[in-house]
Amino acid sequence: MNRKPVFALADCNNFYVSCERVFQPSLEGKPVVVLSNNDGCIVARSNEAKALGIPMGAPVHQYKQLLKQHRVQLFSSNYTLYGDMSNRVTSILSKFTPDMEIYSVDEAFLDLSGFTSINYDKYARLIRKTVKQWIGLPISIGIAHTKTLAKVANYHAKHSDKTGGVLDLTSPRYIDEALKRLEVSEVWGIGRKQRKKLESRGIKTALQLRDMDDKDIMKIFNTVILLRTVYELRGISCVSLEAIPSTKKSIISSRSFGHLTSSLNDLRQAIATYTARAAEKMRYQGLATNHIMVFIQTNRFRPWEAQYSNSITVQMPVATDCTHELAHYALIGLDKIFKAEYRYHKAGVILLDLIPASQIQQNIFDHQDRDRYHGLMQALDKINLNFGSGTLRYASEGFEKPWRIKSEIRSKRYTTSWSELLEVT
DNA sequence: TCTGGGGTCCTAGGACCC
DNA sequence: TCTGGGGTCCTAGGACCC
Repeated sequence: MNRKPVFALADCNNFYVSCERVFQPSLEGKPVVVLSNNDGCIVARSNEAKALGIPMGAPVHQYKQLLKQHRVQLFSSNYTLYGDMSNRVTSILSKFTPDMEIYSVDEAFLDLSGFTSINYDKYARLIRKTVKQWIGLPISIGIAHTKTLAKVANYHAKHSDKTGGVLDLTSPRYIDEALKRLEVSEVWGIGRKQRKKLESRGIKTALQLRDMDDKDIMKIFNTVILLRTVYELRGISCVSLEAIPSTKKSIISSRSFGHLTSSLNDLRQAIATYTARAAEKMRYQGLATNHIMVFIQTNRFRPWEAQYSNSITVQMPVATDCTHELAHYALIGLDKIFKAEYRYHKAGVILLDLIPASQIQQNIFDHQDRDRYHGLMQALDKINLNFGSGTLRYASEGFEKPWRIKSEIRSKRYTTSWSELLEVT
């Protein structure tokens, strides 16, 4: 007989903000936000900041007054710090289960299916307490027989004080109530468009969605994705745990610029820089590519300016993981789509159709010395790993980088840089 | 002045074949 | 001049996630 699976979703509360608070405990109880790359958007908010009515993704400039008035503490994003804190949390979680899926930087699904003799609620509270004690980060845990229901449980664990940060929905008793108290747009997989469609048909809660007719769902949405979500709400598990992370299919590196530019030289530097970052990520995962896509865009938030956006995919003769080869083809692509009459706001590269570097097909017309390239890339990565990213780089990336964004109020990389350790005086 | 970045999956529709 | 129907493969774009 097949026993029902049991999933626990552990999720760090307001992750980026909580990371900052670990190193500045005086910010506990005060409104704090973390900004996006360009210091342009608000991408994480403490509960106090949420209570002020600041929405996720809000442009900073629209909320300047409110932020100032309530003395909200602002941070530029410090991804090095958050990534390291994330690794520490998952290493603790892995002590509590043999099978775990790291779903995102602040979330993991734990497989508790084999744990037949434990009390899930007590076990989750122990996990929660351990993470708080060892790392200092607050987490919430939801438990259920499907991933989607575990998400529902996690939502209530986080939003209701009564739960104490843990909610177990494995017994059917509270499921209806939990679904009834959840807006349909909060269901995992229901985005803006589907929310509108559902609400226009009177479907406002997760409970109403769960009880919809299968045929109606297919008729309205014409996709199996939503049907799968509904089955999961009914307690039928359709989305399994993926303990082994699948290898990446594409790698993106892109950024908005600090200011608009029409200079081909700026764009060439930017594309060379993004290509170097993407190639570095790719080598780190042991992958290679023979398709690189380049894109450039004007600023869509300035509709009164002439708009242009274009992309091009360049195929290379042989798959490679070598930065200067990739950059060579990326720049050829850029030259083809660049138009001097526009002012550009953003650019990026995407490495597509990734394959293991060990499976590169040779081409008999290829006369490049690939063994030497390989050694060069190894040396480059090693130096940058030991002495800091960007220590050794290609001249094509530029030195002044006038197009680069500012990140002005970043906290220190407390856990990954010897020169930025926390000082206690 | 100022509006993130990095991913995945699914579907529709065109091109092409027999 | 007629203008079928089934199949595959590929790509662009939409929708969603964190």
